Amino acid sequence: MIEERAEILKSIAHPTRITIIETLRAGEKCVCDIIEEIGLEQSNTSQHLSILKKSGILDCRKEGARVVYWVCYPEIHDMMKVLDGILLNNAEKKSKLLQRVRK
Amino acid sequence: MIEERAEILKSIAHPTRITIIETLRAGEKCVCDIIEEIGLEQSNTSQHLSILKKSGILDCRKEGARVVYWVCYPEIHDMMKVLDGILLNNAEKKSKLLQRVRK
DNA sequence: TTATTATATTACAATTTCATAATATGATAC
DNA sequence: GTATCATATTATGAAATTGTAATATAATAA
Repeated sequence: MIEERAEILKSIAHPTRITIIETLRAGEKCVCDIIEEIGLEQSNTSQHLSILKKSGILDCRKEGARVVYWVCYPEIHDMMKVLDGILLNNAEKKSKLLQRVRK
Repeated sequence: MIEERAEILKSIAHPTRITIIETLRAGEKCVCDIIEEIGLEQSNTSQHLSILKKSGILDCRKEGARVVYWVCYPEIHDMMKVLDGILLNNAEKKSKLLQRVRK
C-alpha cells in the first residue's frame, strides 16, 4: 500500500506532468493539442503521458490517427488545491520568520 | 507554482517518507521513537526527515537531547486517503480487464 | 572531563530519472 | 502503392535520488 502510494505520487511529481494534468483539467485532449499547449517536444511529452497512464492517473483512446487523453480521477485536482494551500502557508511562515529576524 | 507543487509531491513520494508521515499521524514523536517504529537506519531516517522538513510538510523542535517532529498539514492525511481510493479503483479496473480477457 | 545518547551531516557508489535525438508504428491522404 | 501526419519507442548520457558507512555535533550523565 505504502509503495503503491509512493508510485502514484512519483508519477505526478514532475513539473511537466503536473502541467499536463492542468491542461486536461478542462477536459480530454488529443496529444497534438497537449503538445501545442505545453510547448514541449513530442517525444518527451509522449513519455510523460505514458508515465501518467501507467500509474492510472490518465487514460486514453484512439480516434483515427490521434490519441485522446483524460484525467481519470477528478480528485487529483483537489489534491492540487491542497498543495497550493500548503505552498501559501509555507510562504507565510517564511515571511514571518524573516520579519522576526529583522526586528 | 507548478514547480513548487512538484517539489512538495516529490518530497512525499517515497515509501519511507510516507511511512514517517503515517507514523506521525497519531501525533508528534521524537526521532528515536520514529526510528524504532519504522525500523530503519538512524542516518537514513534523519535524511528523510530533513527532506520532509525542508518541503514544509514536517516541523520539529528540540526537547533536551531529543528532537520532536510533527506533520504541519493534516490535509496530507486526506491526500493519502485520496491516493488509496485511486489505488483501489485502479485495482478494480485491472481485474475487470482480466475478466474480459478470460471470457 | 569523559562517556554516552540522540541526532545531523558528509562522502560515495549504485540506481533511477530525465531530456534529447533518432527511429518505428500506424492511420490517413494522395 | 508512397507521402505525410500523429504518436510511441528506444538509446544514451547527464543529473538527481537513494542507502550505507563514517564522522560530527550537541545534550546529558557519570
